[in-house]
Amino acid sequence: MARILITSAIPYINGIKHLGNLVGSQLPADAYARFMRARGNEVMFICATDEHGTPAELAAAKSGQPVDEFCAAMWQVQKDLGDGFRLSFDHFGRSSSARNHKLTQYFAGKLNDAGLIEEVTEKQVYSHADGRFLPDRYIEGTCPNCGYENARGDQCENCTKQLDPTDLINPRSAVTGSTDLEVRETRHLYLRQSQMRQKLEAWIDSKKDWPILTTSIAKKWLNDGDGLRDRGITRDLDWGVPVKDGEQDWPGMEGKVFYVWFDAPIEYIAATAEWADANNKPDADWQRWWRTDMGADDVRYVQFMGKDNVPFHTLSFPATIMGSGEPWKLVDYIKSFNFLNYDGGQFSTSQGRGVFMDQALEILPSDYWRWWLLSHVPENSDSEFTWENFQASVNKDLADVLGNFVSRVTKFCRSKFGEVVPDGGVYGAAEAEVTAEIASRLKAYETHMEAIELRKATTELRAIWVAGNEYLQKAAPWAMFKTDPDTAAATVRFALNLIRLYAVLSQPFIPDASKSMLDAMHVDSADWPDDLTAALAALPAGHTFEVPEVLFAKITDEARAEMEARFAGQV
RNA sequence: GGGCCUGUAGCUCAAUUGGUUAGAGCAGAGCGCUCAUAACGCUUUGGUUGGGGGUUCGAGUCCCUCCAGGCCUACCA
Repeated sequence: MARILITSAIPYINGIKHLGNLVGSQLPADAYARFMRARGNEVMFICATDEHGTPAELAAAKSGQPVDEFCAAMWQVQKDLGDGFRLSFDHFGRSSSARNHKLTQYFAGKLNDAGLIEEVTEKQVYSHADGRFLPDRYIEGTCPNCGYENARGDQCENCTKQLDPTDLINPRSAVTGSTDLEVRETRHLYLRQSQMRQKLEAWIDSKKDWPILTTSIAKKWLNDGDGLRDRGITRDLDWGVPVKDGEQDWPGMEGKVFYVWFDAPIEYIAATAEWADANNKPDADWQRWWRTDMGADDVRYVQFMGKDNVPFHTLSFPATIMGSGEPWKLVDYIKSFNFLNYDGGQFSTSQGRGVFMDQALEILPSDYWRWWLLSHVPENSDSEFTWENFQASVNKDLADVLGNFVSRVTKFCRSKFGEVVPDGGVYGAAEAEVTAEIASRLKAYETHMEAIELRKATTELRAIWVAGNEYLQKAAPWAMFKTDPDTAAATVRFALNLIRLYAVLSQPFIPDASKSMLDAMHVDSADWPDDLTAALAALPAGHTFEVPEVLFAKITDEARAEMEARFAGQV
């Protein structure tokens, strides 16, 4: 039994996430966590909301709420949606927690002790109307290069030229439109990542089995220009972790907070501490996941994230961990994902384009989404959601191949033998054959899940479902029953056991349907079939069951057309 | 501008890392079955692997070049 620590990139607080966000970290992490638990491993699966930064403050202001109330409310919304998608976090924390405040300040103190923090005086744009410093991209104006009038302070979207906010002609606040701007001096702390470039590079180079997407992004940042640059880790904001040197005040940093990307990954650790607090457990219980001197030396730590998060997880956070000089657990494997597009374009919050988590659950049960998203997860390149593909995939895989298998077996048994596993007959060549096929496919399924090759895993799982239909067709108990009811009984007994097996194997992807299948079979043990032959004899003759409701109703053409229109967005 | 990724059947994807005749699912065609959600099974059509050039006994895989799409480029997170 192994111990596996799993973290999903923490979703930002400022709104409800769309399916592209979901499939890029939380959902695949959940399938992996469920699989690892099912195999009998000890799993700690952590997620949280990422609550700090300018966008959170602006979103709160827009909603007319104080930022802390806004975040608390949005945390609950995201928590409920996570529950709705059956995301099996051991804890869903908040980066604004007291635990994270303390740990973030602690790490900053350790980094300062190690000489890895530097104070830098820089110039920032202050907006009087907004009453705040504005990040570069919140300044808009006319591009000096191409004349585009809505260029942002970091880059012109029209001509792609990189800009400084002071380059803009007629600069204004992107928030209020105010032109009452002023360039002020302000002091900030920088993490001297450049000091750790070689150490980080050696570490990345040692990770031969990581996805190319992960290592190529890391190497780019390590070697771009003059190499890895130092990074500002503080901001002039109200909402965040106040800058402290461990427990001490930090002279000159009064009124400033740590940069959201400094405190967000530390929340992985803090959220595990929050888990201990929430369950009345001592510190030792979370430390054994994170401190290699306190029991975490045998932990395998796997992170899930979209490609946009890779630099922070391959460089900044490891720099924080390594730089602390303390034995905190470093990540062992980083699974990164490309993006999911929506029907020929990108998901867009501002245009209301695409399907968001709350809407998805209003339309269909979570298993439909989980299955489609995970069987199309963008592992190798960006992938695309279309309603036609969604309908076809869900109807064929879930309703026809799996759902109908459960229907035909249970209903046939009920009509001929009653709702009880029938006695009589013996297994023969057909059963041996399908058992051998499933054994081989099960091994492939396990291998793919262990390697976090989720698409390949869903392909094998589906093939295992198909094997049941092939077997039934060959054994044809409906014909056999007329001449040899005992042999038909044996076939049905075997097929009913296949249903139980499918429930167990499918649980990482479609947990609700899995539960329905187990309930219908009147079993509560979902032990992984390490011994397949034994697993296929789990339901003995005489065991009762009931015919379940239809597991997956089909999506009709009319319903599909309706949804397609509803989510097309304003053009 | 620079870097990286992707391009394989109508669609969504594989191809044991250079090794026989490029494979699956869906869609299409034909046949079978009648237990089942008009579901299932079997058979089958369909490819100049984006274009061109090169290395090699051998290239989807390696190199060069062109085309198309995507991502990143450090103050959004």
